[in-house]
Amino acid sequence: MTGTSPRALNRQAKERRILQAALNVFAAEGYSGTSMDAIAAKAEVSKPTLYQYFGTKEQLFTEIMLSRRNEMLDAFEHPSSEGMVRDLYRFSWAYADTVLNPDFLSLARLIIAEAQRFPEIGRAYQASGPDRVLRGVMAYLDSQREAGRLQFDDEELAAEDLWALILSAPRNQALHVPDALPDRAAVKRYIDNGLRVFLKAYSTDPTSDLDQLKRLCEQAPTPTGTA
Amino acid sequence: MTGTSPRALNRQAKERRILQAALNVFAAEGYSGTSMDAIAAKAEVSKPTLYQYFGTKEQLFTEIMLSRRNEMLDAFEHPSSEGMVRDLYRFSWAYADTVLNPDFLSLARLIIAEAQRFPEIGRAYQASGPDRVLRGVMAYLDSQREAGRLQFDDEELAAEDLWALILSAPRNQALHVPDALPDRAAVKRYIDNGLRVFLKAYSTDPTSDLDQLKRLCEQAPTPTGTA
Amino acid sequence: MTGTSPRALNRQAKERRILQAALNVFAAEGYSGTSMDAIAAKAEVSKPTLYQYFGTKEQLFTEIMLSRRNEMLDAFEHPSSEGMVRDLYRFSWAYADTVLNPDFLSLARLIIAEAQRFPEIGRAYQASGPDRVLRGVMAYLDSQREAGRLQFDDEELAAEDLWALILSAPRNQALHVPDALPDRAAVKRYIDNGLRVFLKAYSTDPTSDLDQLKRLCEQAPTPTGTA
Amino acid sequence: MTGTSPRALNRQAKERRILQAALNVFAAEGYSGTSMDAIAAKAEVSKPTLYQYFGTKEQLFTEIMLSRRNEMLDAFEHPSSEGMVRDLYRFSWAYADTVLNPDFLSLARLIIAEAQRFPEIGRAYQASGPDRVLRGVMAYLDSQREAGRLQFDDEELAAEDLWALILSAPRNQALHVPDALPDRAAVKRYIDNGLRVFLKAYSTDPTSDLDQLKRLCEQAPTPTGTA
DNA sequence: TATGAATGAGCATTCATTCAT
DNA sequence: CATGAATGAATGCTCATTCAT
Repeated sequence: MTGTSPRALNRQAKERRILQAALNVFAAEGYSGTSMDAIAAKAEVSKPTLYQYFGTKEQLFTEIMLSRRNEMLDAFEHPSSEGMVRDLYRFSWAYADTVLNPDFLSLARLIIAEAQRFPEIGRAYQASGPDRVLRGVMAYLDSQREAGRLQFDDEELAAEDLWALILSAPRNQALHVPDALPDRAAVKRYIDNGLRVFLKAYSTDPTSDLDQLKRLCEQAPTPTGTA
Repeated sequence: MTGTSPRALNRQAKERRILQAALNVFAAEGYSGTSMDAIAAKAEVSKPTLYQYFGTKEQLFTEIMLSRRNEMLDAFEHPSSEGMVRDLYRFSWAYADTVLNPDFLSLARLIIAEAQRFPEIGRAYQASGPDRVLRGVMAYLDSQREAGRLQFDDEELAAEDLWALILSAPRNQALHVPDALPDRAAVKRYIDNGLRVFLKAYSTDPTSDLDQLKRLCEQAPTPTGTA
Repeated sequence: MTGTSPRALNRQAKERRILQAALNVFAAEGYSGTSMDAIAAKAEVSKPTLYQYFGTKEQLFTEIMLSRRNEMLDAFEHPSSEGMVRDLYRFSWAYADTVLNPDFLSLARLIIAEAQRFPEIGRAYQASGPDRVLRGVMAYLDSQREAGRLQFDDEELAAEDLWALILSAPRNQALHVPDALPDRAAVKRYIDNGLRVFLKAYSTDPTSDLDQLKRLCEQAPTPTGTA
Repeated sequence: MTGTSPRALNRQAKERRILQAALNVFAAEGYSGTSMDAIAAKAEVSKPTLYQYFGTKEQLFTEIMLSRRNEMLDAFEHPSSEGMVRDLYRFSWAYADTVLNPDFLSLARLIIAEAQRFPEIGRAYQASGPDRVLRGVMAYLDSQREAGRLQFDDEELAAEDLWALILSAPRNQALHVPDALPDRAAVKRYIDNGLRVFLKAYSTDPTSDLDQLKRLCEQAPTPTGTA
């Protein structure tokens, strides 16, 4: 409002419209399957405008991929402490909500699909997506180890195990079968089980932690509960 | 000569050549990125032949995808018993060798990429790939539970946990960054850790099993040892 | 007829049709001004056929230019002797008929126009067009010098002078003003004058030769007489 | 300051910049090969300015062509008399320097190239370039005839012969092969020979004039000598 | 006045598919 | 049965031109 001319506003808005449209089409049709005409039509912009804004199909694609990578992963960065089991529980749900979100899954499919054609994109995604979150989880687990509540040698493996136990199965299935997203009950099953196994293997006081987990599982079936 | 005329043989051979060529190109370029010309050239066949054999690009694609789904997953179907820990160790390596094979990864990328355009293919893959193996693992784990060596309520979750702990991390990374396949040392790290966590959580006699695992890990760095 | 399949015949015919159409359009519109659509339409062929036959606009262009360069210059290669003045007279008219032919002029314009974009074409034209004819003329003039009828030191300059005196003026004008081709009377004026000057400067017996030329000029106003 | 406001100055300057840029690009790429974007970029002007100043690509082109036609041909209009042979010699070099100048050749190529698309331009060039110079030469030759030093019936043919003998060969070659401009030695060869032939055919006192020419040729290898 | 932004139409090229042989 | 040859319909991209500011 303060200093951006109406033109500039228009420009930004148009840019966003294009990016959104392009993301949609790319996600639905893949890189090669997407035509610039389709994007222009969906964005309600003329083709030359597309090219003036983004230069090339390739550039448009990489721009989208590299700009979108962060947006969707900022949610669960800093698990605030209300007790370890509670923390892990809330973190798991936040993670699941992001990773199993249909748009995010489409993006992931697209990245995987074009990993060979656009290696930088795959690398960038890995670095700024999974790897960054992993680092956050590692830091948290480390703090719990220092507090004497967890035990492990390799914090990277520990963090990866947490992810894997909670999300590997539903995510893989969702990647393969897009129209069969796991419902919240299914997700709950994976989270509850994953955390149980994780605590059994890593907790310094499994009995108590598992007990606490059990209570959590029973009381709050689907904490964030959108669907 | 034993029932198949030379013509038929020729036909079969040509069919195989086409399928192989098509798989290669599809895996490298994706569905939309692949042209029938490219396939015909690689198969050294004329384009009309392609169409006579497979009707349509779509049909050719689904044919390949549905025919290839079994071939690559037959290796580790029946874990033969030489003691549970030993069994799991050998099974893990067989699994890893398959799942992290570059061709198999390309195929997986392709399936994920086209999951939206060809839902049946994703479903078929899920059913005849992961799900079928899962069933085998479930049966094995069940037998061990009945023998009193493992404890769990939900054998599906147990089997999925085993897969996840061993392969989730390296597979995801390999999907995103194709040119950075984990070497055998990295795979060993994941397998050793994954089995440790699995046994800690599921074994009825963790102390002994982990001990046995430790010896296995030390003696045989890379059991199947191709690379 | 003996060994060319009807297909091949068709192919050749089509190729010729394309080349002819392309030459026309290129000559009329220049390289950049010519669209493959226009060529395809004029040749009554589909665009993909064009591309299958000639690969690229550039390739089609160079193909035409390099193939046409000879065709039009074969006429006057061997001046057959019926006496020097008579020879020169007939040669001059053959030369003029070729060089001032509208199609040939279009081609020349095109070559000059694209000399910077396609240097090889300009070079090839110069080598196989002007330079080749020049060599023929040089040989003839040389023979006349040896027979004692002409005198000069540098036969290349002599041949170039002949060309220049006869054709330079009308050709330059025709290049600049395409719709004002010199009629045969104008050409006759240039030829008669050019030969007169040439003989005055180069003949060992100018009086007799000029006399003979005068008679030739008077008797046969436009020897080859098409227009 | 003397009547032109700074605005107007600015305008004139911009106009010149545009014309210069346009000429460069047109000469290098031809009419169709030149984009208004390219001109605007080279002139460092916005495209709408281009259109405001010159209306249309076509108009801009004709404007340039018609405005440039005179500039380059004013040099050698009035041969000042220091003796006929000397005059002709100096005139020949001035002519050659202009006609074989790379920029002038580019312009000529452009005119020839677009002669069919823009007939007025070709006509205008012919009228205000070659024809005007021709008229000057004719007047000079006429004066020498009246002074008894030359003999001829048709002064137009005489003037054209002079041009042709001197410049036809190198100019034609330069038109076809742009990167092989004749060096000064080559030009000298053509001029010396051309004048010799011209004098042989047209002088009333060839012996003396050729003698004088010989001396001139020997003493001043490249009179105007820039390159 | 000068310009950033916009566009309909067109360009060279390629695609999946089908004849005619 | 196999194929060279053909094509309508795209595809990525650019052009001359014009608004809105």
